[in-house]
Formats: sequence, C-alpha cells, structure tokens
Amino acid sequence: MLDKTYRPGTVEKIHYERWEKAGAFACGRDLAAKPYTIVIPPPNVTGSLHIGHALNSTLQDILIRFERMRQRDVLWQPGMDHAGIATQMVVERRLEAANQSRKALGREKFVQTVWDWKAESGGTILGQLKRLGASCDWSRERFTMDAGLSQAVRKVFVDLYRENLIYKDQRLVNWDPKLQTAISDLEVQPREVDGHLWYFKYPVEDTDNKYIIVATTRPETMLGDTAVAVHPDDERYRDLIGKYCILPLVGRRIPIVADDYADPEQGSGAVKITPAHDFNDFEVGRRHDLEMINIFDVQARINDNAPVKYRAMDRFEARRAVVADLKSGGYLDRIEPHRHKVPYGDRGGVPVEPYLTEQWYVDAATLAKPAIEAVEQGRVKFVPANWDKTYFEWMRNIQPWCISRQLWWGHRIPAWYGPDGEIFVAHDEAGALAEAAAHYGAPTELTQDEDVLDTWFSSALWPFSTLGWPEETPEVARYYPTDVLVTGFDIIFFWVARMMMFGIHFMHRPPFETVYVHALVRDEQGQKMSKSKGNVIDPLDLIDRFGGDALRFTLASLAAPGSDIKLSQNRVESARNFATKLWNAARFCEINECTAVADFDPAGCAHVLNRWIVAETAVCARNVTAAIEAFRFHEAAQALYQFIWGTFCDWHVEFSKSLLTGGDSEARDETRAATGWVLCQILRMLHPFMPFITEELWTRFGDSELLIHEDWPDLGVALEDSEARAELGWIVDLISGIRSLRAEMNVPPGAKIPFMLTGASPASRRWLAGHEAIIVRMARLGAVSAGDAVPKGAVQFVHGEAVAALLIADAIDIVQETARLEKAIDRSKSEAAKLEKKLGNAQFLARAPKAVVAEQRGRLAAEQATRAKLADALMRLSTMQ
RNA sequence: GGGCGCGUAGCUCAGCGGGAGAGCACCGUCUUCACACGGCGGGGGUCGUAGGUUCAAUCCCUACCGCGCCCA
Repeated sequence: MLDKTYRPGTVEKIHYERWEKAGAFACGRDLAAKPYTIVIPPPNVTGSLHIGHALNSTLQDILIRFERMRQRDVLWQPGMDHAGIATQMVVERRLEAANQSRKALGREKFVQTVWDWKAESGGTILGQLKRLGASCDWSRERFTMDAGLSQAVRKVFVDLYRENLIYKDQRLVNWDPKLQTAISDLEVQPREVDGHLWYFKYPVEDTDNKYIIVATTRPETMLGDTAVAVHPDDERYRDLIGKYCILPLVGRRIPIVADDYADPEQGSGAVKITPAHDFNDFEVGRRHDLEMINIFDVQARINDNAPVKYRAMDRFEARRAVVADLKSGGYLDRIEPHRHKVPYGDRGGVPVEPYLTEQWYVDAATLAKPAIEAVEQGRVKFVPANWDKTYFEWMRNIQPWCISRQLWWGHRIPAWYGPDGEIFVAHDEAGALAEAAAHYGAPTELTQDEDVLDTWFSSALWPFSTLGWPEETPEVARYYPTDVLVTGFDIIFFWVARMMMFGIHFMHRPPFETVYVHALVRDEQGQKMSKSKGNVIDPLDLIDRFGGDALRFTLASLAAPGSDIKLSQNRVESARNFATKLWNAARFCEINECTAVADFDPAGCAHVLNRWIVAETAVCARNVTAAIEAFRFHEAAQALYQFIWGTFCDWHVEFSKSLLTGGDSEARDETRAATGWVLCQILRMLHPFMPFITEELWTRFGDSELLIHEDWPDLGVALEDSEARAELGWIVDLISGIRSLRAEMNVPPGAKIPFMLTGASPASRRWLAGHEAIIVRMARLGAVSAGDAVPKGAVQFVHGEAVAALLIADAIDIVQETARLEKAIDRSKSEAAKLEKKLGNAQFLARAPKAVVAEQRGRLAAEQATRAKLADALMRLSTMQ
C-alpha cells in the first residue's frame, strides 16, 4: 500500500538513477522519428544552481519530455561554458589564498591549474540540474574548451579573417584596469554615482587674461586634452573658434574647434576634448584630426606622456593632484555636485577606462544583416513576440565587436606575427609557419598572439559546435537547426544575437526556429535576488524541503510570458500539496482496485459517469497539449491542476464511490477500469511537469517499465462526449446548490434532508433518478423525489427549468429565508434590467452580431424564468405564516 | 533623451471587445471508510485616473499619474 504522504526525497533519487541506467535521455532512440532539439544555455563552469537556472531548465525539460512522449527523437544538448574572465578570477583568487600568483606561475602552468580545478570542482551545476529532473543527454555533454569545439572556434576565426570580417584595429575599448583586459560594451555596467562637475579656466592664447571655461567630471583626463570644442552656432564663443588655448599644468597649445558635439545647454557650453580617453571625444578627434594622447598605463596610472609630477600616480590620486594644482594656479572656476553614471566593469568591479589599444574586431554590422532579416521574415520567432523589438534595436545599431581579451584562460587567438609584425592567421602553428615561409621565402620564426577570445565567441557556435561541426557528423545533419532556444532576456544581446550571426553565416540557416524568452525570478517583494541583499532563494533548499516536482510545478505555473516571476515559498508549498493530493487519489485507486485494464476502450463505456470522466480527460489533454505547443506553461499547469484536483479528485472520485461499493458488478468493473485509465492519462500528462511522482506512480499503475518513454495522450475529440458532460454538469450544479443552501440555512452537516425536484423536464427527472445514490451521498439527503408542487416547509433554489426544494420543515427560519429569496430576486431583477436595456437599444439590435443578440435574449428569458420561480417560492413562504 | 513593459480581490497573477477569474491568505464549518499537505461552504474588486472610438470597453486609441527594465 502507498504511504499516506508522498516523500519526494528518496523517490526522486531512485527514478533519476533508473532513467540514467536505462539510457532514457539519449537521443537517436528512433532514427525514423522527427528530431527535436534544444541546446542548453551552457552554464559557467564556475557556477552553481540558482533559481534562474531552475526556471530555465524546468521549461526546457517540460518541452523535452513532452516531445519525447510524442515520440520525437529528442536531443537536449547539455554542457558548460569556460567563462573566461569569471573562471580566471576564481582560480586566481585560489592562488592568492595559497600565496601564489598567476604571473609567478606562468601561462602554461596557470592554464593547467585551471584545467585541474575544472576537473576537480568545476561543473557542480550539472549535478545540481539532475536534482531538478533535467533529462539532458548527458552522454553528449560538451565544454566550450573541448578539442572539437576549439577546432570550431579556430575555423570560424580563420574563415572570418579571410573574408575580412575579422580584423585588427586601433580603437578605444572599454579597459578594465584591475583585470587589465579589454571588455565588450555589454560587460560594462553604468552605475549612478554622486560626483562633481569641475569648471576649469583654460587661458586663451595671445589675449589679456581671457579664458574659456570647460566643465568635466574627470579632471585628471585634462592631462591628455588636445582641444576645446564649442558649438558652431554658439554666439558666446564664435570669435574664439580657430584660436588656441594653453593647457594649464601641461603648457600644451590646443585648438578651439567648432563641433556639434558641444552642447550649449550643458555646463559652460565649451567642452574639453580628450580623444584618447572618451568615446565621444574620440569621434571629435577623428573629425578634427586631433592628436590622441594616451596618459594611462594598463593599470590606469599616469604614464610618461604627462608632466613628470603626475607620473605613476593612479587615476584617483592624479585627480586630487590635478584639482589642487589647478586651484592653486587660479584655474579652478567652481565645483558643482553632479550625479552621473560611471561605467564599471561587471567582473572587476572598478570603473573602466576608455583606452586606446589595438584589438581584434568582428565586423558585426555585416554579419547582423542576415540575422536581422531572418527575424523580419519570420524564419525565427521570439516568444513573446515583442522581444524582437529589443533584438532589432540592438542589431540595427550594432558596433564592431571587440573579441580579444588580455587573459590566459580561453581560446588563444590563432594569429602569429613575423619579425616585422606581419600577421599570419591559420588553424595551427604549422599552417602559419608554412604561410610565413611562403611569404618570406624562407622558414621564419613566428610568435603567437598572446590574447584569447571573448567567451561569447565560442558560445556563439554552441548550437552546431556541440554537434561536431566542423566535422560533417550525422548529428550536425540531423539535429541542426535546433527547434527552440529557451533563455532569459538578459542575454539576448550577449548570446542569442551572436548565435544568430554565426549560425547563419556558417550553417546557412538560423540556429533555432523559436526563441522562448522567459523572465527573471525575483523574490516575494519583486526584488532582484542577490547575495548582498541576502534574499537569494536556493533552489536546492526548496527541492530538499518540498521536492523537485513541487519546485518545477511552481515555476511552470508562474511562467506567464512577459512578466517577472515573484517566487514565494507558499507557492511551492501548495505545489507540494498538489503532489500529495494526487498521491492520495492514487491511494484511493489502489484501495479500490482501479488499475489500467489491457483491453479497456475509453470510447466503449456504458455508464455515463465513466463516459463523463473520459470526456473530461480528453478535454484536459487537448488543452494541455495546446498550451505547451504555444509555450503557455502556466496555462498547461493550471489546466492540469484544475482537472486533477477540481474534477478528478473532487468529483469523479466521490461519484465513483457509489459505483465501486454498489452491488452492480458490471458497473463496478467498468468504473475501476475507467478510473485506472484516467489515472494513467493523468500520469502521462503531468509527467513533463512532475516527472518524479508520476514515474513513481507509474511503477504501481502503469503497464510498462518507464513512463518517460510512454505516449503522450492524443485522445481525439470523439471522446469529448457532450451529452455526458451536460448530464454530469447538471449533477455537479445540483449537488453544489444543495450544499450551498444547506450551509446558508445552517442545516447541521450530518442531517439527512428529504429532497424534491419540481417542475422538472423528463430529462432532468431521468438524470435525478439515474444518479440518486450519488446525489443522496454527496448532498447528504434523505428521500429524493420528483413532484409537481413544492410542499410546505421547503427552502428552494432554481436549478435550470426546475425548482429544487430541501424539505427542512420546522427548521425553516422564515425571516431568514424570506430575506434570502428577496436578495436572489433583486439580483435577478437587476441582471434582467441590464439585459432589457441592452435589448431595447435599436442600435444594438441593428449592429451587434445575430448570435450575440440571440444570446442576450436567451439570457434574459432565463433570468425572467428564474425570477418567476423565486417569486413563487417567496409567495409560498408567505402563505406558511 | 530613445525603447519596452506593468498598474485587475489583502498578496501573487491570469483574462484583453459582448455575463469580473485562479492560487494563496481570510471567515464559517466538518476527526464522512484516498487525503487536515484535507473536505464542504463563504465574504471580498466604480479592472490606476481622465477623455475618445464603438451598438457595446477591464480589454482598442490618446493624455496623465505611479512603478519597473533596457539602451544612449
């Protein structure tokens, strides 16, 4: 016998092991079947499971298990990302703790240390995904630094270089002075800070104490100023254009130029130009052919291009010194408080510097064009659809993508330099040497580029590199393009856009058909979870307490498209309760021998109760199928919850008791078989959402080894017996009506009340008689009869065309009953009045669709009939007095 | 400044042109032979504000108020 409560802890482990042992997650089980592919967004090798991963993986697993049961050949491709900066930082921190350092170790040994660390403790997250029930094909697990994936990276680099889509350029980059590497625009986080605007006076050359005032948030950069810009239409400065200033502290003669970039409304209207340290100034510098003076070294300390006094100061120290010196020199006009945004590196956590360096770039604008078209033409769809706006917005304004990083952990750039700086890009050193030999006419020694590639460069290849590309593997042919990508909106730019660009360029087809974008999981108050706030909900903790199924079901039912998810513990609790409810319904089935019968034909039920629950099951299956197909996970979850709890447990199980314990053995056997069949359909439908408990129950009720490979219910509309649904719907309403009236009239719960239905149609009488046992049982009635006139001593309610009467005789509180009926009449009157008004409107009759008019008429007629019956009841009551 | 989105029951959210819904919480009640992680019943909303379109607006349009996110 099943226990009284379901205990997920032990059960979940058992079934995950059974699945793995059976190779249940492997792709290629049926090569005749249509493939269905999802690649997992590869988590960082340093990562551990947080609630966002739990949501992301749950949704993927629902789709995967659903399609697997639809007998598609599913591949859920798992793996991890080497996460360049993040991983290098983790390992460096470990080295520091052991009093070692990356630089002391040297490149080769350091990289080996990272690999050792990865082998030892990297990738705990994948083990954690198993707790959630993720049915990835673990036999195909990949890592972005694997030999095969690295080969893909080199091929892509070499090909794009040869197509002039990768090039080296001297530009401003976002430089992280702490990590001493370039980072991409996307890795920069602007933070609001309270700073100042410093107003400086720059003397104008050859004038008598005439000066121009410039405002800046970064005084130290003045050491690299090479111009002052004013707006060409700004009257205040018109006569100064073309003249020169003498830069204080430095003594450099710098031009005053006219440029639209200077905003007359901002500050003094004149702006200092530091082309080597500001993105806007860089553009101004290009337009006016200004000198670009770099004043920082790689750690953002002042270098030798500045006056001796400031050399080797760090940027913050230099700021204080420069301000002090300008002040003492009489060049400081004033200081104003100023709130502005400062760019911080999202990894290093210090302000980044716009820094002039030579880096490798991808010509993103060219690659973006077909990627934009693919979405415009509908070949790739975002769900919800409006994420395409975000995608377009970014893609249409895309900047060259800086892909080189001054790190050691990552894919080393396959470029080699000759003694004269000539660049040779090749798949490997041998290839480069061969090219060099041809170029120089003799074997020549080369040195490889020191830098590695941005992590996202390899992630961009994930949908095909994991399948074996550039080898022409059967998997590439079979599983590319993938079907759906499930991801958070925060990496649309980082990852989705780049997969689109590289996928289309190299595979000639977009990497996926659908991009399902889910929201962020927040805490109960709607705050973003973060360690520093201490509001992080640990999914593993929730799994320990409530079960993996409960967490999955909760996340699925909260995953309404378009809005963030606020997760609270009591949602998970109620999902746990739902699992227990199902468990107990199964216990009921077990006790009453309701198990699947081999030759049971759901279309062949004789008893209307069984036809009804079969029909409701078919409707539920249709709804759940449609919801999952449309990525409406919350609707699917809700449909299941309502059907399992609200229909199967609350009504069918109760209805069935009369038949299961009654004397009619034929009806009993059919009910057992039908109930067992329904339970098995429930297990199938619920399996993608709650894989563990359903697999566990399948071992008791199923007729095969593993539920995970069973067929998804495709029951057909023929089973949706509308007559049975109408009949049982009438019974449900009748029982609910009686229960409600009993409660309102304070009838003691145990009292068996005689009941009479009057004015009933022959069909209603037939239904009443046919289900008398059920009605008596569930509404706690005494004698049940049908009559023409309501006897005295009854409380009544209108049930369809009939009046239902509870004969409670002396127990009636006439005052209370009068009030109740009057209230019901009032409600009916006001409802009818609204309908009459609407139907009295000629415009409505003329313009509204016929069906709507007819519906309103029908509603009015029903309302009037109800009111008449209530009025009769009230009159009878008054004659009792 | 540009873009996207959200204001519906105490809370979390569905619904998005023709009768205001769910879960949780709340109130009452019940040790009924699957389940108190439960059963039964119940209360609770001028659907942010103001205009407009329409025979009809929570739903479409405009403005405003409040809140969030992304980009510059």
